[in-house]
Amino acid sequence: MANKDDKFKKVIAHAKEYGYIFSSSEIYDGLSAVYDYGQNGVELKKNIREYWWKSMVFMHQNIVGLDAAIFMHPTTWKASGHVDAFNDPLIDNKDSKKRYRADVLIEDYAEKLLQKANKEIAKAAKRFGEAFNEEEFKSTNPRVLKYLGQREEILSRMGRSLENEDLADVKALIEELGIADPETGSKNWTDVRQFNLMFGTKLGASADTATDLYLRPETAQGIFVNFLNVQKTGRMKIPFGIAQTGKAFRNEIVARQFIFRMREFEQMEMQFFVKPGDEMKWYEYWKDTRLKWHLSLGLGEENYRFHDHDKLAHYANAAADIEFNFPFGFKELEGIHSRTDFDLKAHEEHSGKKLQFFDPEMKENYVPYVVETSVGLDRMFLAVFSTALQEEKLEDGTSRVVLRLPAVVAPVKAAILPLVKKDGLPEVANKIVEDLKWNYNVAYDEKDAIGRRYRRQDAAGTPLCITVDHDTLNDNTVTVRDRDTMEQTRVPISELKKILSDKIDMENWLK
RNA sequence: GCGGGAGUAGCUCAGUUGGUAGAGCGUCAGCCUUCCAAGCUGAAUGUCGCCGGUUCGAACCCGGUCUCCCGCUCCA
Repeated sequence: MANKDDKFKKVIAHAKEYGYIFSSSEIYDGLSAVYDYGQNGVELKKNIREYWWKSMVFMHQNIVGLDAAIFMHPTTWKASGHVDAFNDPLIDNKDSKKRYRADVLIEDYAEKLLQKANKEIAKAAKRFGEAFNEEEFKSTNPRVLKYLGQREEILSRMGRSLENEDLADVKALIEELGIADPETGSKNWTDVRQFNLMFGTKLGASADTATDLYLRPETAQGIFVNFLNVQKTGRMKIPFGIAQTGKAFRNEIVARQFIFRMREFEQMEMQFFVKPGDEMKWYEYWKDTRLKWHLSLGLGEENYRFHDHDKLAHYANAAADIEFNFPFGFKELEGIHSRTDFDLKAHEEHSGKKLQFFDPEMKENYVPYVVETSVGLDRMFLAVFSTALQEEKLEDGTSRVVLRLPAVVAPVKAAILPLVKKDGLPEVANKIVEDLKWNYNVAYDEKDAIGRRYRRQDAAGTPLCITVDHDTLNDNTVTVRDRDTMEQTRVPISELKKILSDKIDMENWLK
């Protein structure tokens, strides 16, 4: 564990030192769980996004893109369930310092009453044997009636209080019932507080007429509300998908672990609309397809695993995560969810608009089912970056730090280095830069000894170094040095484009 | 929100009983001209997180405060 922490710290330090990730507003001491992407980070992030986008939109004739606004009509979040579900009433135990969801504590208590009632029923069933009538027993036995009645009363009172946002009564209920900390038995509770996980803001300049808005907590709803627009104008036929990348915002109570859990983060989502009944087939298809995409980056098959959800969210009938072996263990990287027709149906109800597809073969309308794939772009960044960062022992006993980023997403593709900064070598090197910069992000460096420059590029993650030496002046050849193997090959300048293309172009990675 | 840890140069850290800030690495300029980091010369960089108190004098002592990191609770 100490090792893991150590590795993680190195990742964070390296990300800062090489211009990948800075703490937000650092000169003002930073802002918790908010980070900025630096000069290299912005490139890596953009490249990962593009790698995803092309694999989804360009590679599938039936998937198109979308860029919905972050602000959405407030009713969107009522329909999606976020207004209710993103409001958790929390309570702390002052003695144990543990925090619980107040509603869960009460529900657990109610659950125990139900179990007590069931126990009575089971006992009676044993006693009466064949002659036992469960329904009759339930409605007549005083103990069972008491338990069930209490349970009913507690749950309805809690429901009312939560509905009215009467948190004091929720606490009163916990105290009246004598609910204790399930781990320590302490009944020393704080007040119940509400945590709204959506960020609120106002639309409209004057305070009285302003409308309450939320920053979207997920990008998916932008796709659902545009389902019909895209389907009609794009003449899309089911099955088809809509892909989108963009920022989402969640006011996490605790947001930590570097860029793994941020309050402002970027998602890469695709909602795939299918015929009801076909969803499991497509769910399996996308699980498979998405894993292949991850594996194509070559970070190592052993670093991925599926985690199937036992407890499903309110909208899903199947859900799995692709988990990645981060420096702090296996954690969710991507979610693949069969969302049924929950979202479209909810938007139909709240908007009064039909969100249906007319199937020409079946000759009937239906609300499509949805299979969602949702990756965290920042998590993808962390997966790639933390796995790429390696320290290796060399044959001569020294060590080097190398950032083995997949070349297809590396920020700088090649560094052009004159062996020395005189004798006309810089001029030749600059000409190569001029030639390559149209297609690739390349860097030029003439400072320090050549070996030091190689190592600098290794640590920054540049896959190739192109070195101009005195022979170049005679025969127009340069050495190309590989970041991962440190091997050098002598090639004509005229072949450089092809060499870069073979190493970097998406086609050679995605196929 | 609670508990723990920590704030001194870009990074890692020193800093003697309180006497007015240093090293290594890095950066920059120059020399050297070398194909795998560590040759030479020189330079820049700090309200010692912030506010207040004690003191002739505070990076150091005291009080407060802010921020970050770790753990717990939550996580579509």
